[in-house]
Amino acid sequence: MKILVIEDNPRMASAIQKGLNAAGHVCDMCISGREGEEQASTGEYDAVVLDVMLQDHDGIDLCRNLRRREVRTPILMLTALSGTKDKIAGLDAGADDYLGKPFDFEELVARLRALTRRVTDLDSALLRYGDMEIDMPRRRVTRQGKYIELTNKQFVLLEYLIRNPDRVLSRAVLGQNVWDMNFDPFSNVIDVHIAALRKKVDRPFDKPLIHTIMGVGYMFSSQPPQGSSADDSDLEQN
Amino acid sequence: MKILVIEDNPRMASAIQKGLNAAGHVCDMCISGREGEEQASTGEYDAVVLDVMLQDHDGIDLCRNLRRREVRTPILMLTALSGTKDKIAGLDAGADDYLGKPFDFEELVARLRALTRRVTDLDSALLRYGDMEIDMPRRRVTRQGKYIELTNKQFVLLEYLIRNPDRVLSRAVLGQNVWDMNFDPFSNVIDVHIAALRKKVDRPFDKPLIHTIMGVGYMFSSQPPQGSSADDSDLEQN
DNA sequence: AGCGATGCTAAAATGGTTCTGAAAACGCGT
DNA sequence: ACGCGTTTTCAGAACCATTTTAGCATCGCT
Repeated sequence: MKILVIEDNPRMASAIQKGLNAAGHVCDMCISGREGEEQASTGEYDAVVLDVMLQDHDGIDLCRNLRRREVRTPILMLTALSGTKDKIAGLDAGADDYLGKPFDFEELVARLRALTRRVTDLDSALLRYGDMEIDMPRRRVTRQGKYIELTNKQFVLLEYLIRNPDRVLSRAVLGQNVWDMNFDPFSNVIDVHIAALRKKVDRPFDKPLIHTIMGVGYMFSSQPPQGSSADDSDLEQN
Repeated sequence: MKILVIEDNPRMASAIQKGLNAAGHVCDMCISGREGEEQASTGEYDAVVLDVMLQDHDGIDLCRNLRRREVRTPILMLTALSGTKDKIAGLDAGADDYLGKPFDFEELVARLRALTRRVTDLDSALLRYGDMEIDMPRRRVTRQGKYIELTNKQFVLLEYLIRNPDRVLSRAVLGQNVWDMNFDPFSNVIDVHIAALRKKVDRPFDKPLIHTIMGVGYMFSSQPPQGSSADDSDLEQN
């Protein structure tokens, strides 16, 4: 899941980022309201964590602006005061949820999950596709019952693949959803990571799940793309 | 267990904190009602100890407010008077138990344990995981029958680990649950304590129980997150 | 078959995270 | 106030993940 954090206290910001990364999310930071508003309006995030107290820009205003601009990304507001007044003002401005500082970090993660439940379908703890299973809380991947150890990035990438199966995913899309805003579209990082994933996830097994679609991207599927055997119904070329 | 104490008499507050620490609990203090109410509403505590007599805020009111805000954390009230009137007023406001000052410290600990019995599952006196055993009342840890001596913090940390096994615990989560509110997310205290624990709990034995998940946190488990069960032939990582 | 474009992969470079031992700060009991 | 044990900070080392690089393999088209 990709989350934007708008928070101008650098310590707090960086703490939140680390925590969300550890929870398996991709996370961009904006340290000013202006920057944050622009970034949020790209619509590329699954959720926004927004501090109400910002130097350059009131969080409430920022929230209202975004909604006026038809940005529908779920917004979770962070307030210093847990007074009901602030809460109402925030929800009124279009925030979806609200958390008073100081807050319980697990609660932040839980609420983000709740906010994006629609997006993430059921927030099933178990992702499954074919003979592959990902146990999210245990952070464990198995295929045919065998454990597969992955690094953090590999795990996030595989999670994205398994959540978007049977669909061609361009490098641009993968870069946008699995990497943060510093992603360089000219590098071949994605290829390298796909290769690493394949080595662990596909090579030891008979049936590959990760397929290359030349000139387009990759596809995660138990069915190889383009019927290899029987019919090759005509595809439009361009 | 994490407990919030709301008490504006500094001597009393510090005495309670020390005592609860000694009983193996993590303990945050609030010296004013306002502050206490905010803190309590984070939902991060297993119980709240609340003095009825506060300068800025009546304890009874505070309790009622919390309940109105749907905070369900067990609350134990401390009253100067042991009159029945106060007791009834407190329980009426939503407190779960009540203790008249002066009180026997062991009674406070016992009542807190009773209040949180549901939370802590059965308040099992014996925690067990694999060949490790923690005898809570005696505060003793053994592995393969051998006693292991731990400092207080090490003990509390290990207790948290053994109560949350087979789950990846991020530093943020550990910091929140094993340290008090002054925890600094940028320090490496956790790493240092984990190292100390490992030296006593893992190094002398063949099978490590504490595993590092790089970029994420730690996991307490007898099943290492790695190691494909089949072959371990090639040592290529990545 | 040949060619250029595209994808793959090993290995080096980079950058970041974790570990460790020692010193400093703190807290407790005397 | 002093000394002792615990907890925290710090800095360097070791370790690991990620990215870059560069050469090779493969694909699709002519």
